[in-house]
Amino acid sequence: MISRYIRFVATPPFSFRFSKAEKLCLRTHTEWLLTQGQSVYKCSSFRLRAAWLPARPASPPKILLSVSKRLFRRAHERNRTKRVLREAYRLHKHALQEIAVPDGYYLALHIVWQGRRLPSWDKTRAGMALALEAVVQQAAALPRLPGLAQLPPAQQEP
RNA sequence: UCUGCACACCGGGCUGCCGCUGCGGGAAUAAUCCCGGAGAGGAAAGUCCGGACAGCACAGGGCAUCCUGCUACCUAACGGGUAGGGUCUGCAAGCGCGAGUCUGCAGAUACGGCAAGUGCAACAGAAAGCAUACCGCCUACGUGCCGGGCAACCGGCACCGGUAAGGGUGAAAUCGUAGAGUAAGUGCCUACGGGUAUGUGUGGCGACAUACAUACCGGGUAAACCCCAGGAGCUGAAAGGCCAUGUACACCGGCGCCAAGGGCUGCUCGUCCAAUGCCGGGGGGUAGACCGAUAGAGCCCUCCCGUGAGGGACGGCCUAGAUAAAUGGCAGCCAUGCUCCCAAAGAGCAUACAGAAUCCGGCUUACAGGUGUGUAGAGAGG
RNA sequence: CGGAGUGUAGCGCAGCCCGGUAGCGCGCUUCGUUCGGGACGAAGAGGCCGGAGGUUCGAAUCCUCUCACUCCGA
Repeated sequence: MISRYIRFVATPPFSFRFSKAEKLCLRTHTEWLLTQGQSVYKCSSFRLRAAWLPARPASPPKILLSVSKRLFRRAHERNRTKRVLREAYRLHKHALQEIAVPDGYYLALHIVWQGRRLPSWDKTRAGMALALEAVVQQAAALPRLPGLAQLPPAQQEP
């Protein structure tokens, strides 16, 4: 099971694909990440929070994008922001290959847009590179969720 | 050619690379991969109305609440639309001494009822709703006093009064203009004009229009309560249905080692029960998956009917279906607009409003720029 | 997706139902009091009631549209 993830990481021509498996969809995992995730990177336009979440079948890193309705009233502005962030992640996620993944966990990232203006492509892309670099450096120290309090119901992965 | 108005439509394009979500085909146990083709709007928005659809409720009638309100038609339905009627406003021309009237054009119109009841109207003003009299006008009728006169009577003042023409207040003051009449005046009377109600005739499906006759002329406000007529059962896809791993559990069946407990029995054996353990069945049901959910009051062309909104017929087409939520990014070229520039070339910047969430029909609101048709006006040429 | 509500002086709120004068507290300004400040006393300024249109003689109030904000429903 671990070998599947390793193969995913190590496939020689590294894939720039971004499938649904790389999006965080489970409600319970989302709540754990929001409440107990550790803040890793901050800049003026966005911040990033990360944690390890349990995975029975091994999983690639998953991300969750947030853009507040307070910042952008119009739906097309929020869509635009999330698309830029996702595209920046897609082109830089290969940096996460270097991280040693604990057995039975996967890396979950939460990226929150905080700027008042629509993102510019060049700045966002540079910021994403720095942010993922910070994740690589702090990966070993990230919390493993859920904590002991919420642990018991053992199964999470459908 | 320019400008305005109405209606209809478009609202960036092409190429390459890297990606995303369904669908079809292929490979594979599966994860997944490859190929092909598809992938936001006219408003997807606001959620202001109306339906479809779904669940629940439902003998019949009434009350309450809410909504609608000229007429006919369209429609699945509507508070929407079309056509028409009335009213009001503005402009122009004509008629009339005047009040007004008539015609044309343009625009607006939530447009049942204040001749059922209740309420309201600040300030100003005499008075704002069972009437009343500030300034003004008058002193005819009646009384008193004074003056003049032989007298009849005349003049003046006061009282009792008359009046609602004029002034003034106001958004609004008891139909308007002119005349007769009068002490002065008044729809008191007459003529003309305006309006209301009733009846009859004519035209129209109808709203209503028009003619004649009779009676009459002390308001406004219902987007005030209210009355009248018509309509609405309630709740909304988080509706509703279906499948269901794991954990825990109601219940059922089977098996069972050691030890402890209770009953048959005071003790022992035996047996039964309970508890615990294991295995199997099993229901509700959490996370989650699927259906609902994308072929429809559908779109396009042509023809016919209708003033029109719309309706009908033949033929053709398949045109997003996501769900922590796809429809994107980069590069180049072109197009358009703005700025720099006398201009051209060139350069730079920008590319409207805005993102499907069950689906339709409307309304309202936002929108750079552009195209076509019709129509009105102006100018130029033939 | 479906509902409910609020915009009034610098701030927090009345007034709206049932139309006519826009008010309260804190704050602000000036003066007095004090050696000075605070507290206290006296006087005063500050609003076209979120925006647009309509009904009405007259709209913060009634009706329609619109903008912003808040809350509720798994």
